[in-house]
Amino acid sequence: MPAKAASTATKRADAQRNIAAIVEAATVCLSRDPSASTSEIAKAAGVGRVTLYGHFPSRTDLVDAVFVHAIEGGEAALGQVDLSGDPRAALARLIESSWHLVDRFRSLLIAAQDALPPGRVRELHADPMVRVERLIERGRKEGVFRTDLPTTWLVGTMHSVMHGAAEEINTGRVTPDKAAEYITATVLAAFTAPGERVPS
Amino acid sequence: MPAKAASTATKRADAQRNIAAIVEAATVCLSRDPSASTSEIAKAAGVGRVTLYGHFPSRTDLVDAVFVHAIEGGEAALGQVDLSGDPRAALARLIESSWHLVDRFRSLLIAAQDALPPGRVRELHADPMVRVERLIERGRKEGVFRTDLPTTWLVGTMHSVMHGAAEEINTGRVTPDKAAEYITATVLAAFTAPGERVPS
DNA sequence: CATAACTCGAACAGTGGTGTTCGACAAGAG
DNA sequence: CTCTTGTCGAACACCACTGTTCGAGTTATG
Repeated sequence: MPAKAASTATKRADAQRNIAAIVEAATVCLSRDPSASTSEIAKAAGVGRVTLYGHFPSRTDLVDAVFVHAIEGGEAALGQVDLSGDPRAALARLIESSWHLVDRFRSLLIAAQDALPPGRVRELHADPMVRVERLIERGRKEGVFRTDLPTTWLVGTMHSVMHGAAEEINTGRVTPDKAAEYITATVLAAFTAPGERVPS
Repeated sequence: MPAKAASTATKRADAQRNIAAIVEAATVCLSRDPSASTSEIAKAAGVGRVTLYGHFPSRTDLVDAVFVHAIEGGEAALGQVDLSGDPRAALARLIESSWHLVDRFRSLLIAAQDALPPGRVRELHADPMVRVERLIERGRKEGVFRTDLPTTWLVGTMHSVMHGAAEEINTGRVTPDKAAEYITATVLAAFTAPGERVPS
């Protein structure tokens, strides 16, 4: 069981404050530059590099902790979304919320991908995935989403389109405010079964 | 004008052979590991590291050359594809061919992205992009592709879905032989205008 | 075959990161 | 108030990689 380097138990108050500051600073730094160094992060956290290593055995453990923290925050936000009612409307709502998270944590994901052991990223994505999967399954049962492709593929499609949108924004070809609308329109069409009409 | 390190003019025969071997080996190595070192590549090419640096001033120039070479090959393959007739059928054919290229050169793209100066990758992608763009434009004029989203967005969507498929294969959730079929089904639906029926 | 072009290994300098050690100092907990 | 816990900066060892230099050997080419 990796990470969990910062157990909050029996830690002095200032230590806990520093740990929080480090994780927060790391989130910012790694979002700007996925290969940000420990020096950079420590400086941004207003802390000595030694202190950082005092709390996180290695850079890898730090990145893991940061990623876990981000996922937890995201999960909390996604938990608020109302997934009942018309599956298409629910999906639109879910995309709206997910998109903001993807947009914010995109670079952090890259950092995680080349700092963490293979499979770890996917492992931590499991919970958010399930939420999407369940909604899609329900939509299929109710006959509004296509069933000629695997559910996992549809999940992946939504994922891909969102990350693609982030890329488009980076190059300035799409404005952030239009993104959610485009993604929704694209995914809803992509989820429509052959022979059926694409919803507007 | 960067790269073009290997001008074939007035080069000795064995030098040309070595340059070719290096580019080929680099393609393989960088496809396996986007951060492969020059030592690794030289060894794989059956050549001394010094020789490599004799032909390519820096690692960056080598990566550039490799990427250019790959793009040229891809362009040649894509040039063979028949883009006339029903835009949907033409798109399916184009996807089929593009997909193989994306699948093969996926990791190489990553290598290029973090070794080459920003914008260079996009610059070299311009030609392949135009091909897709023109087909989509034609499809829109003929009323089979949606016009409620920008053309560049649709191009990006196709791109995203293909790269997403590569990812799915890496994790073993999709078999390579099914991929093209899934991509085509997804993209054709995504390109359908609201209110219209998704083609089968 | 003679010469210019090329190759090669080893060794070097430089860079930029990681993780550790040391000793002095500060701050929270009991 | 005391003592454990934590902090800090500087310095260190280490590693992997890039790019260069040297001198001796090899190969195409005219």
